[in-house]
Amino acid sequence: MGRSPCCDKVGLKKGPWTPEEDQKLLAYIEEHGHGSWRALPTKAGLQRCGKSCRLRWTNYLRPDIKRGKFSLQEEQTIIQLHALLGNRWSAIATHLPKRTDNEIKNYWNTHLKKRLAKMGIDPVTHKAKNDALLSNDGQSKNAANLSHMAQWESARLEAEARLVRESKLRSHSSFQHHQLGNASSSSASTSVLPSGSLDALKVWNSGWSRSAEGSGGALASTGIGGDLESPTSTLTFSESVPPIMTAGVGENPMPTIEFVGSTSGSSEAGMVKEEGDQQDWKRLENSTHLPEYKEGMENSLSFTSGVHDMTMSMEGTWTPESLRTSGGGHVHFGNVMGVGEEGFTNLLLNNSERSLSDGGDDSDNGSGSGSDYYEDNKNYWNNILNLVNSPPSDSPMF
DNA sequence: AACCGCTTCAACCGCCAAGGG
DNA sequence: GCCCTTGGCGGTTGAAGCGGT
Repeated sequence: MGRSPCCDKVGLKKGPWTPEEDQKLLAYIEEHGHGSWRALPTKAGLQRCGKSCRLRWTNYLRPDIKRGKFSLQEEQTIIQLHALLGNRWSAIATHLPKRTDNEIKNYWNTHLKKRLAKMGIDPVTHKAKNDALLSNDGQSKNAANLSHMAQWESARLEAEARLVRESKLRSHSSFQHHQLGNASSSSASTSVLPSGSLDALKVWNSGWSRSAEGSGGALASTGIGGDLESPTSTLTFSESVPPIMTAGVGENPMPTIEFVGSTSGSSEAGMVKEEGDQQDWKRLENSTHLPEYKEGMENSLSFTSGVHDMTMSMEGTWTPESLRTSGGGHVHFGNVMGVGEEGFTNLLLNNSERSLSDGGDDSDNGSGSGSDYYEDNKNYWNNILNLVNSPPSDSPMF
């Protein structure tokens, strides 16, 4: 609730840390752990507030921090994840082991953002600033879709954040002895979040790619190569895969999921239908209520926005294994997520070797046919999947 | 050498959510 | 249910560093 008094107290030092202070903090934490951050400074003999100590530790002193220049792979990771997650640096940081959210945030603000802007890409939306880059006849429809997508994305991120929080709690309290499979060697948060994220991305990716392959539905949503209509899409999982990025490592029942997404017709109502013995339905008035799903429903969630009505049901158990394996999953997304959602960054990334390295002004690199655009987006998500799929040791970036 | 402008990044600020009394 | 504390997050700041003139 209220703001913590923190460093307002007189006598507490602010500003850069001295080596002596670092040493004190390091020594104390190594011996006792940090425990209560508020109490730590006194115990460690530091004239700092607990918040300052925590920050110093997490952003600088922690032993598992990699410092120095970001590799090209890391840059790509950041850009891709930023396109997906927005300014959620802590979430992005979980995919970049040994990098802190603060470091990533700084790097984004001082390097990547500028580079994207220079290339004519809006660093916020990851779309070309110039809509002419998209196909001309799809332009107006695409513009109309942007608001859908923004709404969807906003709701998705909220739900995702909530799921992550809840899953963290579950994983912490109930699954200490659960097998972790190829558990990451990094921090607890990295061992949890990426798995969920990975599968969400898989779902996402295979979803739009399948629908694109099948009927052009995803493409249609952008107005590229089709109209706004798309067939009803169904998402069914034979294995447990959370449809939303989540750190779900818990007893979340979810043997099957069915998405029945539809934006066809005048209503453009997309609906994700859940099925199962804990079937429940919930409708919300606004997509921003997406996270408001009930605990009792455990893993079903739904929302109604102006354009999409969505319910997700997850039955069965969310285990680390199931979260990692979406094999056999049968996934269909309709144009709930259109190709346009991914924006323009894919084009950048496909040229990243050149673009990112030389920081050149490639403001015209977005031109291309619809099929190229489709391929670009497909590659874009494949990139993300490959990236988050790879355990840190396998990843080229680490 | 001195000045200036730009960039970088560690650290701080303010807000929020969760938990506990 | 209310209030307070705590930890965490994202946005912002400002000192230090760097390059150009």
